[in-house]
Amino acid sequence: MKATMKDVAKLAGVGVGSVSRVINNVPVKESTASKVKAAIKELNYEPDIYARGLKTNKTQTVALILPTVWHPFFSEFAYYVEEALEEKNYKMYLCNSDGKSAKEYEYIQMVKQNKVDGIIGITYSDIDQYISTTLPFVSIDRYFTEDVIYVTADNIAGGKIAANELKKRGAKNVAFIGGHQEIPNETKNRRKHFQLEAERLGLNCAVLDLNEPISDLISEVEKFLIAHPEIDGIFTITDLAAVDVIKAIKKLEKRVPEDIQVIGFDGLKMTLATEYLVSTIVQPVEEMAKTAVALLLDVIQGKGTPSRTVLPVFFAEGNTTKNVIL
Amino acid sequence: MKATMKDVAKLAGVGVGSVSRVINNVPVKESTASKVKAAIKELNYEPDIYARGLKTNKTQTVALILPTVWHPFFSEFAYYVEEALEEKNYKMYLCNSDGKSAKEYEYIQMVKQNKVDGIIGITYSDIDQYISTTLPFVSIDRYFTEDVIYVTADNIAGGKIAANELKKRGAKNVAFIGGHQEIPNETKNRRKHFQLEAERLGLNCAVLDLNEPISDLISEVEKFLIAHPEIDGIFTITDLAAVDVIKAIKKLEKRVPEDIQVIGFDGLKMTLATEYLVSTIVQPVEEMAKTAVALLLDVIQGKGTPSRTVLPVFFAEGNTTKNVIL
DNA sequence: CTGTTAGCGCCTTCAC
DNA sequence: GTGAAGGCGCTAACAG
Repeated sequence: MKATMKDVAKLAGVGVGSVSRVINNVPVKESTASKVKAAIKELNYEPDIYARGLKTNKTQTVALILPTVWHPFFSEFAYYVEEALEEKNYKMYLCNSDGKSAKEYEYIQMVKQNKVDGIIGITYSDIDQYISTTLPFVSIDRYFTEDVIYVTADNIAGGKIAANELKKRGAKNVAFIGGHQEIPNETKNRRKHFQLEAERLGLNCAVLDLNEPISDLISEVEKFLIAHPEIDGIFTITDLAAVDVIKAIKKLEKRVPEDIQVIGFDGLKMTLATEYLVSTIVQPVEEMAKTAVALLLDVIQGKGTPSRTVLPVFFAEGNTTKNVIL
Repeated sequence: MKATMKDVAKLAGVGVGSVSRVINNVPVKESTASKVKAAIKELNYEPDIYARGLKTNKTQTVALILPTVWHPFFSEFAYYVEEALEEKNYKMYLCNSDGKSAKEYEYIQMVKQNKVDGIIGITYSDIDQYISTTLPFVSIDRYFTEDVIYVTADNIAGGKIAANELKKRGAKNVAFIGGHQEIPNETKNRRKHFQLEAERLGLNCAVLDLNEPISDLISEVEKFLIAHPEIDGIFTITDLAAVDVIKAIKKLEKRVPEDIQVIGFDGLKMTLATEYLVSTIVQPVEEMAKTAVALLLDVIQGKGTPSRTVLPVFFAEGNTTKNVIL
């Protein structure tokens, strides 16, 4: 049977109040403290989180909502969020929403049920109506109409950097390839500012921006590349898109990076120990996770926080761009 | 202020008992039910999970412990575990143990704290002492000395299949490349039965089985391949190891699969939508996850369950083996 | 069927 | 500094 506080008190020959004080590090006389501790150990006692929560209304628990953890970007993010949370003695629920707002809503309800203290969400569905400023919520990569806190990588700079790196490596006719959704989110800036910067640099810039979900990116890209045989540098909206683009390029019997250079976005690695998939604009995932956690915990504790955090990205050379001697 | 059950009862003009019944789907008169529902909606009421848990001692929550979710195999597993749990209306805590038994222990304590009802664990550290038969625990890929429930893929068959597929594709001199740890676990069978089967099939079989953690697999493999230039087929302990082996092969200016064919183990995909990394023995991850969840929930509900579940694996052709015309 | 009531295990005043 | 007692919000048992 599970030991309760009363059992501990009885065994230690003290009142339950003292036991509670010991557990919560409230000063007690040394002699009673040691008696209580001995009793706790003997009974192998653990405080019941529910009874405690009923009084304190705190859970030390946060939910992370993302489309699917089965994706290197999200799993890396989840990894670092959990790590940051652990450091603050919080636990993390993981929710794979698959983009379904019903499931996202279910988790949002959990803060009202006292099951979690707050939420970090990478959500691309339409849950604006449920997100209020009173809800401890930190959004990643997506801004809401209301002033919901969010953190994002610097997608604007990312687009610019990609254009510059391509030019630096001798590309003359570049292209952006990607997809987009209805929901406004930060990733759209990747395309916009790549285009702007390419023009500014005097590069020709073609665009293939499909509507998501995309059924067959590879063959779309093939058609696009046949229509634009001059292209020698491509920036894709994500690293995974880059992988598909590369397949399309190889189908057309062109080489990467000799004929066409490719830069992706995300900085995907399959695991901590592996290399970047492609040359890429790296999002500072660990820092994004840490920042999101810090902001959320601030909100939970009622501290005011800035509502917008943009973290810097950087270019990482993979084997899909030419080496450049500086 | 948050609405409580009493508020709902008052507004609906009924007793708290009726409210409780409505919430828990216990039959009530239609008229009261509708009054209660209306009041719930009006007050935007949500039951407090803590107060309920205090009575029921149930959390509808399970913890998943794995080394790191930032790895395609584990993230796929986590994805399916969460999916199976969601179906049963359970929530999932995610714990990245990084192999540290302290953290694993912390989560195991959570069942005593009433924070979770049970645990699914992929653990390679030495936590045997904390795992008792009274703890609702399902182990993946690892067996404990006590009769702890576990589910695993059929590693024995996997090793055999790999040997057969290599032979079928004309390999004569095969090798196993992998690493191993102190802790006894199912993966050791991959090597053992590959070797056995290779011998039975009359293939020469070399072995490179390093002690984990492995610092530089690629150069170790290079040395190994130089010492064994006759090798034309390799079975690796994991797909990720296969990736490194392939890099080593390319460094030696040999081709995959023309000169050396490679078969990995795991059936890794970066995401649901991408392809297998290499030719591989696929673990039935989804089924493993579902089985683990089903077993765990059975234990939580006090039902007896078999203690050992072995799920079948199968070979999937990637681009690191030759095509075979049947 | 339904209202009332006694706890669930803990924290927190409150007198002592 | 400490023991006793009330109550957090809910469920379940009981009496009507």
